[in-house]
Amino acid sequence: MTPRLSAAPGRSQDAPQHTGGAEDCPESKSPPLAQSEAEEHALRLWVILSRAHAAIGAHAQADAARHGLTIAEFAILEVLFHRGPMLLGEVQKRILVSSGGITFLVDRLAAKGLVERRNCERDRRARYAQLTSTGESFVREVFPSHAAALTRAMTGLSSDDQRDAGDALRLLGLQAAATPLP
Amino acid sequence: MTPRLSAAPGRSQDAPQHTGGAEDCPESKSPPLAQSEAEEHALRLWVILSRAHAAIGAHAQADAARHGLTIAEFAILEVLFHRGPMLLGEVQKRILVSSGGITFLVDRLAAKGLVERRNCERDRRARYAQLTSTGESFVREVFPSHAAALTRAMTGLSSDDQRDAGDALRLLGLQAAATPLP
DNA sequence: TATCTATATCTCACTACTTAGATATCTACC
DNA sequence: GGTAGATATCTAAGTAGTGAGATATAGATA
Repeated sequence: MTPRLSAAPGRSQDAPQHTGGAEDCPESKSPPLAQSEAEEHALRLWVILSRAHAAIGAHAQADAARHGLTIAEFAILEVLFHRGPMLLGEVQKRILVSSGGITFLVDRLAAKGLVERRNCERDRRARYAQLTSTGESFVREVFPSHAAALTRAMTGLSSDDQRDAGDALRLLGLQAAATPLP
Repeated sequence: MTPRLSAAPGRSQDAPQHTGGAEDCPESKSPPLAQSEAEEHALRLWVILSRAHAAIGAHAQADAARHGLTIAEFAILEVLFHRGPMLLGEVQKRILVSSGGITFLVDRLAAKGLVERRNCERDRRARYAQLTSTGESFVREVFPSHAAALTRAMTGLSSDDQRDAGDALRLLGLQAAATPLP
């Protein structure tokens, strides 16, 4: 799913199997395009954030796939389970997909019999999504292993460090979302 | 770009425009599917990580799009600029796309005249990707504004806090990548 | 040498979305 | 009450990738 920037220092997670690399294709490594320390930290964090997200996401995806779901579908089921029926637009903002995307995803979950639409009496443009009883048992059945998979994927940090990292990332995300795009 | 799980507490970044929500569609909010504190922290971090990644990624994407590139293309240009010519497989692992993806992306960058393939003399299966001179000037021209955009997106944390968060996320990502998928 | 396995790249059908725009309805104000 | 503009969802077409498998080559072993 998910593309990301290149790393600056520290190759780490890939084993170079052709030790030697590019030396026999003699070309100039350009000098790093100058940055302030602030820019270096920001670029580094973007790379690391992307890799962490991809690495954790792979676990979430693998677990969702075991049940024939995408991460986005799984997220919808989970939010409906924990918060109850919800307007499509609310779900959309919560799981961060496009307006077309939420229609499409709810269609697919409805076809699987896990979710259904319900009209909203107050606003005839709007629809609620809600779990069917099948959907609810399904979540009850698969959620524990999903939580366990994510917990296992995150053993790189202690539970307390996860909380701290979460606090920082929350600020980061909120500010980024509030900053106008270029 | 990137789908993600639902949030548990704290709605924050979405303004509920239909204040009231689901009360008129009376259905049970299920009790939270029991978790240890470790699981709660892990699930919370996954949601926050996804949101932060999406929020920052939107800035990276908007900047790349100004130049007619995707984030993945931009990442390839950047890695080739900073590290010099590189085997396709090495680039692939670095920017985290599939093997088919790297072929496709390099094709597209080649069609734009920014990158070219070169045979590797030691291994005739392999190819190097390297920037053309056009590609190199291009990176030199657009990289500064890209770095600035990301730096601006990350003002939610001080530069030092970014470093700390980066250190934590690096551990998280490495451990997750080293953990076998279910 | 002959063979077996691992690796590097490529091909191509497919998927999970996104984007732009259409439609229906709502809210506010004249 | 009528009209203008904002919203909620849906539709259709398009896209950036993925995944499985094909091909060519390398390296190791008998």
